[in-house]
Amino acid sequence: MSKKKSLYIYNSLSRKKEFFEPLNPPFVGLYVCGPTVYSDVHLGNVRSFMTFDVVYRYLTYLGYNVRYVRNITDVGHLLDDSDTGDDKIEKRARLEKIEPMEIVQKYTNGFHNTVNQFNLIPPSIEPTATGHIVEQIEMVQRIIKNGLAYEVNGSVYFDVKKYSEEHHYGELSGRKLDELLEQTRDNLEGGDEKKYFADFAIWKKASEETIMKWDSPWGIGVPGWHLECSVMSTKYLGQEFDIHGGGMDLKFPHHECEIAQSVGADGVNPVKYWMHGNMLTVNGTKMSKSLGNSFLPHELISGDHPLLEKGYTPMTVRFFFLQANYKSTVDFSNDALQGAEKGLIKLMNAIKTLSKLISSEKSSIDLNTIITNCNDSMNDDFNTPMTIAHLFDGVKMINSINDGKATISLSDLEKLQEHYNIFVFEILGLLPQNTDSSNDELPSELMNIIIELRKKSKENKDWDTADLIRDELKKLNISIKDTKDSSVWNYEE
RNA sequence: GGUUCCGUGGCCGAGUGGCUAGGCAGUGCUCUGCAAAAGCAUCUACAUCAGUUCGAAUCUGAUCGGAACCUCCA
Repeated sequence: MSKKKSLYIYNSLSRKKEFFEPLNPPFVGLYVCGPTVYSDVHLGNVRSFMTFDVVYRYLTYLGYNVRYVRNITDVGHLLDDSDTGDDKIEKRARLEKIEPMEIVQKYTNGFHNTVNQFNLIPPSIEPTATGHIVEQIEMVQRIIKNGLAYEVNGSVYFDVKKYSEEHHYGELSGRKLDELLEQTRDNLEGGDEKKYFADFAIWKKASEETIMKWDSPWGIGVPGWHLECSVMSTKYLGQEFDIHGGGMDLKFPHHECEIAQSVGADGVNPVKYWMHGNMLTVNGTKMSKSLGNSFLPHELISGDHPLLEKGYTPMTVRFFFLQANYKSTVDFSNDALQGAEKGLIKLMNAIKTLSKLISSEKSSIDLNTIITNCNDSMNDDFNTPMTIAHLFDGVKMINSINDGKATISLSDLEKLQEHYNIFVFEILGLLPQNTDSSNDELPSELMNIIIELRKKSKENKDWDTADLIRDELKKLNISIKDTKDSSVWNYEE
């Protein structure tokens, strides 16, 4: 097995593919910005988390000991910096007339359910912002102590201007402060507490009505949104860690501010490799909550949405996403989804065939090329579409062997089965469809009897009966496909 | 307006300076009681215009079109 650790990762910071070398092998620290749990996650969110699910799976496959941290933002996601310190969750809580923590619990549960449906592996640690208020206050203090933050009326702002005297604010997003200034002139008006337009709140004074608030050296308030990620990544992965992931839309200002805070507090540039997943689009426009063009998971599965012609399984969607590079946008369309659906069935059927393949003395196929190609493409910045293409090369091979047009030795067969198990199920994280029912012994026994009966009627050239059996089973979403001297049955979608 | 990125065949999507991934759909053939599956073969390409080069879809420039970000977003 050519499982060489020659992984290259596209680093958003350098805008280049870089050879991946963990800071402390065999350990790898992976931090991914999780959801703000104020409403249902949509498919665009899912794609982002799925990207890093594959990253986690592949790093694990390579033998790294990965600590995977993905936070839950349950406080501090302010509507904006200039208002009264209201955040997204509180606003929602008022709307639904329940406790903020009920909102948090409700949508955290929803998030977990969704993410489970798409077979995402839970992170090693899933910390919450509210669980790290003390650490956040401490970080604010460190930043103040270093002279890079100032207090105004119970709020604390990060001093971007001061910071930029010695550091490069904008190194990740490629932004220049003076250019930013031109485009955000409006922000300078209106009695802002900030000294400089680009300053951002790291602690915000709470208003009377605010429900979730904490005491601090600056009075009652809430932590700033950007701060939690810096605090929790530092706490669980150290001041400097390997990979930080998130959606493209978090690059600025969120991730830029994270860098500034960490450098401002501890003097260390926190992340070695920054990874950013691209957006999911609908008719060419970003899927987002605020635009109202997002699909919710249950709409996707049922097909109950004006833009969907039918429902699609989570695995179809997973496969669909993985057929595109994570750095590209993916446009959601029925044609594309239906193509993915059929492609996935083809792949899964081949895996089923693979498990029943009969070995020969010798192999007439070149197994190592496929295995090497799959490893190489994953090593090339997690190129899943390429990997899937290589897996389809193997599908051709598997079907040829099944048709008797090629042969495979026992040791090669075992190797090939292992390869597909690892790549399809463990790395790409696909699941066989309908596992729950096909694992049941009774239907399988019953089907054997039915197929035997049908075989008898075929031998008697009683085509009416044979077709009747097949047609009636079809109504139960069970398909029968005849091979040379037997029949194969499957559940259909 | 600024920053970053993209424009590949009917649809989705990789990709390297020369040997034209892959999936879906189409066409023909093989197999087959029929159907499906599968196999084999095959048809549609690299936004436009210049330039560099022996050779460019791949490099450079311009043009056109699209997207994300520019303090809500994964």
